[in-house]
Amino acid sequence: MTDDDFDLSRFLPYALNQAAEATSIGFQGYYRQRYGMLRTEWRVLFHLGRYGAMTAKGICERASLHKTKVSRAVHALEQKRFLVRTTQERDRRHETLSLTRQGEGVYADLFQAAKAYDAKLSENFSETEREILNRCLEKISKL
Amino acid sequence: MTDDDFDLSRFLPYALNQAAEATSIGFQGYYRQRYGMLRTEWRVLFHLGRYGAMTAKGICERASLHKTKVSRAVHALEQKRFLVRTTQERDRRHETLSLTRQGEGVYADLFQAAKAYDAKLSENFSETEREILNRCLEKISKL
DNA sequence: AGATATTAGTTTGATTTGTAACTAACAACA
DNA sequence: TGTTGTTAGTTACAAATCAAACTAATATCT
Repeated sequence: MTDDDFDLSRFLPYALNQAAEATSIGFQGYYRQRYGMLRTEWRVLFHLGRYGAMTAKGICERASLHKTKVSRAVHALEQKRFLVRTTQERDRRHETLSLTRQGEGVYADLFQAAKAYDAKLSENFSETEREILNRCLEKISKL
Repeated sequence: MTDDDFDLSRFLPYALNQAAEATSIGFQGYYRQRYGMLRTEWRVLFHLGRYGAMTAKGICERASLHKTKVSRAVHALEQKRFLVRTTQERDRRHETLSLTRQGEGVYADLFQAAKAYDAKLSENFSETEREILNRCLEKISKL
């Protein structure tokens, strides 16, 4: 590749970041306006809704989020009454996080919205493109 | 698609964001440690190095960056003596930004580093994958 | 000319994030 | 039992971001 061909739009970190921002906007608007949630909050909620009750540590690992971020998101979701904490008797350092009835409702709504949003985005691609895109992104995330 | 298939890792905004973060880390380390630069500063520098002198507005448009971000990055790069401003006589609201000799040097170094980094990332993909990935990301960015 | 609207860029204050130090509970081992 | 180490989670302070208000220069319209 000559220098002339190498453009920001072909630089993977840049291209990925631009694409990530472009796709985030739409969905972000949804959970922000509707539930006053931040991105990390949505991710934490999603993990609890999708995989069931777990500790903050568990969420950190699954979601590759730093513990301070999770700590703050959990606090915010607790304020909103979307989740509750239960200290484990066996080891009182651990607290199990679980969604409240209300939290489940919000999760269900956001889950549907996410699916719909994703489907809409997918309209722009062929089956093959979408598959390869997914595969590439997965590979990259594991680097 | 059933609900069981829909996972965060298949939700495009999430997958893109994870991939973007994963690839950013390596390169970010380079310009941070070496030149104490922030991401926006690197982008502004790149635009000036790649496309020649232009106004802050021009950079905003090309890079889809908000003007306050650009304003701060320009200030920081000016402090570092990587660029200078020249107020245009025709319209004194505009200022032309151009790289200094030193700025050109830094750009050249970062440009090479970016190319090398990108080449290394590309090793993980076939020609086809890389082409499709690029095409998809470009499409998404224009949505 | 004078009033009003735009435009380029900066500043400010509130929100968000990142880093590192901290607390509390438990474990391991002398 | 006491000392040292580790782990889960929080807090505090600095750095970065965002939105909105602001300044200064120019354009437009009467």
